Amino acid sequence: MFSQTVEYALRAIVHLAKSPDALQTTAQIAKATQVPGPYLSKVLQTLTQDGLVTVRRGVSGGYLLGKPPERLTIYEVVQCVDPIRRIHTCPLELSSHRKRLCSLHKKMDNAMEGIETVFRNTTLSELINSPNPSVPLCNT
Amino acid sequence: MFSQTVEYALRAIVHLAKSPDALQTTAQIAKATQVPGPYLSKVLQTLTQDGLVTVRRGVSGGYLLGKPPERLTIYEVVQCVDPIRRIHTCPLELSSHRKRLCSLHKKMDNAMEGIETVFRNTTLSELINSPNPSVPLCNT
DNA sequence: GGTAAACTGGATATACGCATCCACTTTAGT
DNA sequence: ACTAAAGTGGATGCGTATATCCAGTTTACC
Repeated sequence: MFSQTVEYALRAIVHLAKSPDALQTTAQIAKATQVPGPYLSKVLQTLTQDGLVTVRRGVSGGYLLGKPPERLTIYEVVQCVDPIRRIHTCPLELSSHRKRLCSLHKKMDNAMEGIETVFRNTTLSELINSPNPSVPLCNT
Repeated sequence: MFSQTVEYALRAIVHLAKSPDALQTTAQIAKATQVPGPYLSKVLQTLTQDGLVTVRRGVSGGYLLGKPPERLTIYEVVQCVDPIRRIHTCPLELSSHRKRLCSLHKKMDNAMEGIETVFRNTTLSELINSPNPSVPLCNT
């Protein structure tokens, strides 16, 4: 359903959100999130391109969250690394369905709209400050 | 988001549901649904294994819907060919998250639960009899 | 300014989803 | 029984997501 890359990106972002002001190296993030280091570095590059994380290169460099966790949604993260593609036009390209999807594709798009809504309304701040006793990425 | 295989399977099922009592050959379904014939035949095999479609082999054979469209949901079709996997256990295998997912994975699972609910509550009958002027698979 | 820490970009390897092909089996109709 | 229509099962090809590796660049610190 959700790609491995999405899972990894979200873990990384959550980890960064937990220590908003401390630079984290790829190795540190990889260890905390159990994501393969070399692949994580690619994912972080993608997140950097959209400004979701900020990078400082060189010695004692690392990554920081690119914007305050209250204003960063998991929707942005997902769209950055592996976008949810809503169904806007008929996959069969039936001309008469251009303006109005048929019931099948409308239903499929509804389902995706639901996900989109959940993700748009979920900020990193909300995840971090959840009263849930299970702390993300953390074996308490 | 949804795999190509899911899209193909749903098209095929919808096509069969539109003519509940007429055997349809792979070639006929392929044409109507714009799905590559050889691949469709694999998808139909999978659907057959779960009894979602019924097959008659040999001359003048073909496929039929395996159960009445009022009792066939698109959830069954999706689960047959490319199952939605809910998050039941912590992807990081953190022992303390076993009983209770953290906020991140809970949210992701919520999103999938939403899809599951939509699909569980959508029957083929509902899709076929929709008042929607765009008829599935049909350029009216 | 030299050095080591750390990210970058490109090349490469691997697995799986999508797609095709063909020899085989089943079956209706003659 | 023979034949042709039609599905079955297995082998194969191809592209992309996942994952790794390394040479190059940037930068803090001495």
